[in-house]
Amino acid sequence: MPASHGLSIGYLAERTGLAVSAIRYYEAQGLLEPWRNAGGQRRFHRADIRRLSFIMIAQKFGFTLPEIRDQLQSLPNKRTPTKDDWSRLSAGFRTHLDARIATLEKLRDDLDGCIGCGCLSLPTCALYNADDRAAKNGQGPRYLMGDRPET
Amino acid sequence: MPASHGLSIGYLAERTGLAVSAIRYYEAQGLLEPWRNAGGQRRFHRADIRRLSFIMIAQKFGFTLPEIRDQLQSLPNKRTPTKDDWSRLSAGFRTHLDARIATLEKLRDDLDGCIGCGCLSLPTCALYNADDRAAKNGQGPRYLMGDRPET
DNA sequence: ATAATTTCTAAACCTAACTTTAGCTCAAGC
DNA sequence: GCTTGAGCTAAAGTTAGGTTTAGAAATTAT
Repeated sequence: MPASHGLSIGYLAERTGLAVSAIRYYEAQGLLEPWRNAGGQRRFHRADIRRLSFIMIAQKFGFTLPEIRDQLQSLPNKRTPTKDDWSRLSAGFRTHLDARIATLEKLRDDLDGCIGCGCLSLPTCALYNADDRAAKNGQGPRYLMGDRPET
Repeated sequence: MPASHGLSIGYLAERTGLAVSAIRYYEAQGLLEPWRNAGGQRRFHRADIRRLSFIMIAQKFGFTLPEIRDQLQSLPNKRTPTKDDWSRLSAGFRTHLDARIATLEKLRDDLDGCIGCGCLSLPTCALYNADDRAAKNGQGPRYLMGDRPET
C-alpha cells in the first residue's frame, strides 16, 4: 500500500512491472525526479506511473533513453503526457518506425536483386555500397566478397 | 603487398575496410582460422577476404557473430561460401529480415490503433500486452499508462 | 519491542562487438 | 644494419541499459 503522500519505488515497480533498479537508473538518467521523505526514501507522484509507461512504450519504438528524456522535457512544464500529448508524440513514433521499416525493406530489395545478380563478383552489387560504416569512416569503396574492378 | 604465400592482417584490413583489431576479434570468436608464419604473425588465405565480406553482410542482416559462425561452419568442408552457397544462405537472410519487418509492421499497426482509441486508459490498448518482457518475466498483465481495470 | 521487509548508496558486474593501451617483437626499406 | 612501420599478446576501456552486491538505515508488520 502506498503512503498517503507519495508512492514508494517498490509500488511503482509492482505497477509497471519494471525492476526497482531500473526505476532508480531512469532517475539517474534524468527521466524522473522523485522527492525524498524524511527518512531519505524516494517518493513518486501517481503521474510517474504514466511517465514510466511512456518510457517503456517509447523504448519499444526504438528510442534511446536520452531521446526519451528530451521528449519528456519538450512537454510544456515537463508534464507527463496527456492524451493530447500522446497523439502528438505518437506521430513522432510513427515517423521513427516508418524510417526503420523503410531501411529494412530497402535491404530486403537489395538482397533480392543480389540473389539474382550473382553478387559474388560485382562492384555493382546492391549490397556493395550499402554499408553505413563505409560512409562513416570515409575509407572509400569496399570490394565485398573479395573482388576488385581490375588488379 | 602481400607475401607470396599468405596474406597479412593489414592487407585484409585494407581490402575489407575492417579494423585490424576487428579481424583479430573475429578469429578469437572462431569465425576465421589463420595460420602463423615463422615469426608468429597471422597469415590468411585469399578466400578469407570473402569470408570477412560474408560476415559484414550477415551482420547487416542482424545476425550475431555466433550465428554467423554457425552459418559458416554449416558449409560443407567449412568452405567459404560460393555462389550456390550464397543463394542458399541468402534465403535464410531473407527469412530473418522478413520476420523483423513483420514485427515492426505489427507494432506500427498497433500504434495506429492506439492513436485512435485514446490509449491512455485502456487495458485493451493494442500496446498493452505487446511488451515482450511481460511474457518473459511472467509478471502478469501490465497496466500501461497507469490505469487498472477497477481499483 | 522486535522481526521482517524495503530502501538506501556506491561500486562492481553483465552482454555484444569491438577499440585502446602498453610493452615487445618482427619485417621491410634504404 | 638501422630505423620505421606492422604485428604480437593480454588486459582494460567503451556504449547502452541495466542488474547485482554489500552493508547500513528506514519502514512495516506482529
